[in-house]
Amino acid sequence: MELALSLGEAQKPLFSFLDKSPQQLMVHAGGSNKDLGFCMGLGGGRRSEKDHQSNEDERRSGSSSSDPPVQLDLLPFSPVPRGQPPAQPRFPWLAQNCKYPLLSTSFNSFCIRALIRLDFRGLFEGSQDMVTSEQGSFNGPAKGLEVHRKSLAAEETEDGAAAAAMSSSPNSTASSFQMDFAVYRSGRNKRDFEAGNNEVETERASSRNGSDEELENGLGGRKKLRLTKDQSAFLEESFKEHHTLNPKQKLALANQLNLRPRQVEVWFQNRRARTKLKQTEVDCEYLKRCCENLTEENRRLHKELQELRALKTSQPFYMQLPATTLTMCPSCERVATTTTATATATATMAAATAAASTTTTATTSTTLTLAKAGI
DNA sequence: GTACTTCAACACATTACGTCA
DNA sequence: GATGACGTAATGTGTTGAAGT
Repeated sequence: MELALSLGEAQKPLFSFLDKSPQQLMVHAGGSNKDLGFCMGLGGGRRSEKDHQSNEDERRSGSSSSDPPVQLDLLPFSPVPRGQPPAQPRFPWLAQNCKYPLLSTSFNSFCIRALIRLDFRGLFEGSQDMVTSEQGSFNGPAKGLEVHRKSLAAEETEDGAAAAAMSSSPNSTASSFQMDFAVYRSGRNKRDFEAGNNEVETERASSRNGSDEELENGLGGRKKLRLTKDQSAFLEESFKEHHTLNPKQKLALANQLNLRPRQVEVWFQNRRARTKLKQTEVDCEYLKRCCENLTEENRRLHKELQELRALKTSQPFYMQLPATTLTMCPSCERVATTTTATATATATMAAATAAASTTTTATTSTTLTLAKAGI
């Protein structure tokens, strides 16, 4: 009797994630049957070393396109990044025509404390527009800030030299404001900002992304950009070529598509996530089918075992007939001698039992694995 | 050489917005 | 027009490896 249980080539991973440091689980048939096994693997899911390496290599090659960190010189004595000479204020509107009341007027502790507790994302979406709009001119505050400006208008007139006063008052709350300003700049990821991943200069390269639409959001949430078909198609094409981008590629794509580098980066991150999700679904389907097949096989073998047991009990004398049978081991190709039919039947039954228990174990393992995978 | 810190990039989970039925 | 489902851009957080100290 032959028993074959094949679930794929052992040397070839069953699933795509098996080529990434698989932790294989081998389920062997009972006894010494080494070539009967069910092989499953769970990958760590991290990116491949190759991918990472290539990325790192490109990074090391000095092609870091990360834009220089933006320094928010709200105060004359604000700290300057290491190794950089004290720069010109990057926000000329702060030092010159301080139209912006929140930054130029009295800045009394009340409004500072109130605003610090707000979500500054909307606020600095607006301020970003101010900085990077044409010729760096000041465009004006967002709507929400406009309201604030009006409420402070009277105070502004009374306290015209507020900015100067503020900056000359180191013990004022202005310093804490400065800190919070930095942290929530533009609603961008705090760590991106801290890491200097700033694209303010290219922020408004796309006219679609800036402008009044965004200002209309005021202090509210983020404005979600919908990529055009062409942009998506182009990104898809480059994703087919490589799933990760080095800084140069990112910048080139961003320029080509009139997007911010950060947007390109995010698109690739999300795209990778979608790809992985899809692959996981495929793998789950495959595992489900494996599980079903194993269950069916297990059922069949159990049935066969029962039939053999029934045969044994119904024909006890036949089994005791002396006979010599030559059998060849399929794996080692050695001839073995079995003296009685009983022995043959017993061996057959033992094999069937072992196989049945094997498939039971394999099925159980598969079920456990599927359960772990949340299926 | 080793321990520690910093940085950049990533995965992953989640949120929030735009679109469509 | 309101609403819920869905796709996806954007954000927040934790991890990792390389480089610097």
